[in-house]
Amino acid sequence: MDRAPKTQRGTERRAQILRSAEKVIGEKGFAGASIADITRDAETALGTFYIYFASKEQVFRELVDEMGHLTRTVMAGAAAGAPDRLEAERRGLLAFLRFVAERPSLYRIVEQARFVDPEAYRDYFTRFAAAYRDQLRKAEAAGQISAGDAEVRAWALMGIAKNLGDRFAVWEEPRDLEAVADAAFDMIKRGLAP
Amino acid sequence: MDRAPKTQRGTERRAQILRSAEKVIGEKGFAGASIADITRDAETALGTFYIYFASKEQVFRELVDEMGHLTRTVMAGAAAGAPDRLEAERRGLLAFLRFVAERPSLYRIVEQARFVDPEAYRDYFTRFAAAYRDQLRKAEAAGQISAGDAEVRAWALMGIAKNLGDRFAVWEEPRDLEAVADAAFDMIKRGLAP
DNA sequence: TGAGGACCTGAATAGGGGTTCATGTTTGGC
DNA sequence: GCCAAACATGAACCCCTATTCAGGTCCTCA
Repeated sequence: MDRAPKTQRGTERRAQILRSAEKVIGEKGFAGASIADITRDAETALGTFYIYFASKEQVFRELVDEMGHLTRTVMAGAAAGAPDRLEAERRGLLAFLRFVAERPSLYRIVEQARFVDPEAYRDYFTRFAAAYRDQLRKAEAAGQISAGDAEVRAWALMGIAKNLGDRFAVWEEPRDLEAVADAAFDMIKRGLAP
Repeated sequence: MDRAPKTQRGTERRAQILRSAEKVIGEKGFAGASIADITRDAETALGTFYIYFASKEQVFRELVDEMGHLTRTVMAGAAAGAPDRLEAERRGLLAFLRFVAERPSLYRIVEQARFVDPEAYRDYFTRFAAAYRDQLRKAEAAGQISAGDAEVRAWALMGIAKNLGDRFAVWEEPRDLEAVADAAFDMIKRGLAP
């Protein structure tokens, strides 16, 4: 891309605008956030935005991608040392809730992609679901969980994580995320147990 | 409201515009749908919209409310004859998936409320969750399901329904909804069984 | 049948915001 | 120190659309 920064200064400015975009779009929504809002938050001039990003859509897409990378990293890290799939589920769920609580804006941005960039939204979740499904099939083959439709299960489990994230990590009235994850996992564990 | 129609003709026109709003906002999103798009679809003049609705937000809110009423009706009807909570879960899930497949626009509109009208969105799901939680507590007291955090379980189960609805009822590649509901219910049943 | 309320119309109003660009300013290498 | 490339600026351009309104048409009821 010919808009990539070529100096240290440019790199920092770009990052600064990206962070403000995350914050402002997360708070006010894609449609409600103007470029002026973003550059105001980033304490830079309006036109500077277009030095680093081709359009409002592009910065949005970049944020969705960032959320994808971060979530994959977080989930992989959480599941890394787990002895089996069920324990990986528990750790992954808790890690997801904590991540969402830390970066609510990124979470909200992904949810907006459903309308702003439907293709990106679909790709995002389809990619997760495919990996998830494969994990479940492996676990099933290893006898760690009962037999079942791995595709449906993957989407069901993702739905649990998403909705609990919404309610207990993004909305106010925050609860102890560990307690939430444990309560949900209790149900999941028995639902999947061999 | 002083915009309520007072004749048969007015009632019909209003309903016509409401249906077009559901269709167009569902397809193009709240921000992407213009009043002109809606009235064009309804085959009426632009200004007619404002005879029956005070603003774009108001028609949106009305659609969210409608989805609430319909969903409650559908779920209540589905669970009506169920012998116990688990069977009610299975029937409710299937009924929800079928309803979403029939009225994808209404489903998409509710999801947009997260950004268009956050308060309505919160109220919508909080109301469902409270009722759901109470059902689970009753079932727990009756020994129909195991003990557990009813609040978390309610949100987890709603998450399953939402995400499966998204994937298997709203997106393309439709699958047999009964098979999807059965596969998910198999996990839920064992997750909640006493 | 005709008066008045209900309803319909679409051009005009009013305002917002994405994007561009001409004009500076800063930086890094020589 | 000097210059070319990078970067910064914000007013201006241009398009879009929510909402209004003045001038009609339709329908009911007396």
